[in-house]
Amino acid sequence: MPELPEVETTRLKIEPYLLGQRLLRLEHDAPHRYQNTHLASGRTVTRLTRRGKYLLLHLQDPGEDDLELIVHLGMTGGFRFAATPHTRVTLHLESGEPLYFQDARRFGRVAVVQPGVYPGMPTLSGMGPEPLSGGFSERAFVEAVAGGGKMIKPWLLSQVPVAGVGNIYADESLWAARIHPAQTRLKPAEVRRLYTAIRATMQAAVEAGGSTLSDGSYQQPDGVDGGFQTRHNVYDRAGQPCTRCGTEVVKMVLAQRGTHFCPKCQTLKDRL
DNA sequence: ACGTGAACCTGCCGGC
DNA sequence: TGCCGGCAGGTTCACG
Repeated sequence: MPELPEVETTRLKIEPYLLGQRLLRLEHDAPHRYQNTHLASGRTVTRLTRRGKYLLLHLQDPGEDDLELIVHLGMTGGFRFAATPHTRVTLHLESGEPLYFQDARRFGRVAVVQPGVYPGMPTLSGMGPEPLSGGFSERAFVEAVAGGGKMIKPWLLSQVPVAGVGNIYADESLWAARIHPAQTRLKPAEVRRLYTAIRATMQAAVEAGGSTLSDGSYQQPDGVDGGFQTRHNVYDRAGQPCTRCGTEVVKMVLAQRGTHFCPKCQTLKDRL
């Protein structure tokens, strides 16, 4: 499910449910996946923020040091206002109305940590700038990406040059910028196109409430579908015409991820 | 240093 | 109808 737009949509939807609420108890039966959750008991949620694909619940308790409840949705995780067959964690709230974390594949993770201290989470520790924030500068992005010897799509998926880009939005952004996913040594002009494409794609996807694929596995906490899937130009469109030039969209495997692109708009440039 | 592949998990879909 | 392989939005780690 979850890349930046889906996580941000989730954050916006559950924020009114959680803000100012006291967490009574987090109920689950997998302590290795949901770590130190007992530390959250009795604490109040003062802020709900997002870093890349991670949700951060800021927890306070008078007289105690602040804590952070980290949630990563994995591939299939999501919050629900009603229990489902794949409920893995139940957040019991003082309001009496629980919030449910469901996750069919169990790749999602929850952990309570000291604020800003992310042991065993190198991706969160090294998270790049938020693409929709003022702190995401074109100049710095060009510096981080242009001329590098790494293939651009895996580099985007690393979360280092920019936060929150996953498989769907990497493919969509590279299509918009007309860059082949396996391209290395990008020119500054190409990186500037990619910068603009990432911001525009993420912004539009957040406004649409994220992408719900044909398997329906991602839905908003109230069960509503996202709306961005109808505007995908390449993702999950192999064999269909490129919306820009009509050439059939191709699917290949890159860094073990399904990768969709237009072979005419996005050609691999030989740059040794 | 970098790229690759496997591992972690479950469910669904298409092919036979 | 039913079984089986393949595939899925992510992250981490072990190898060469």
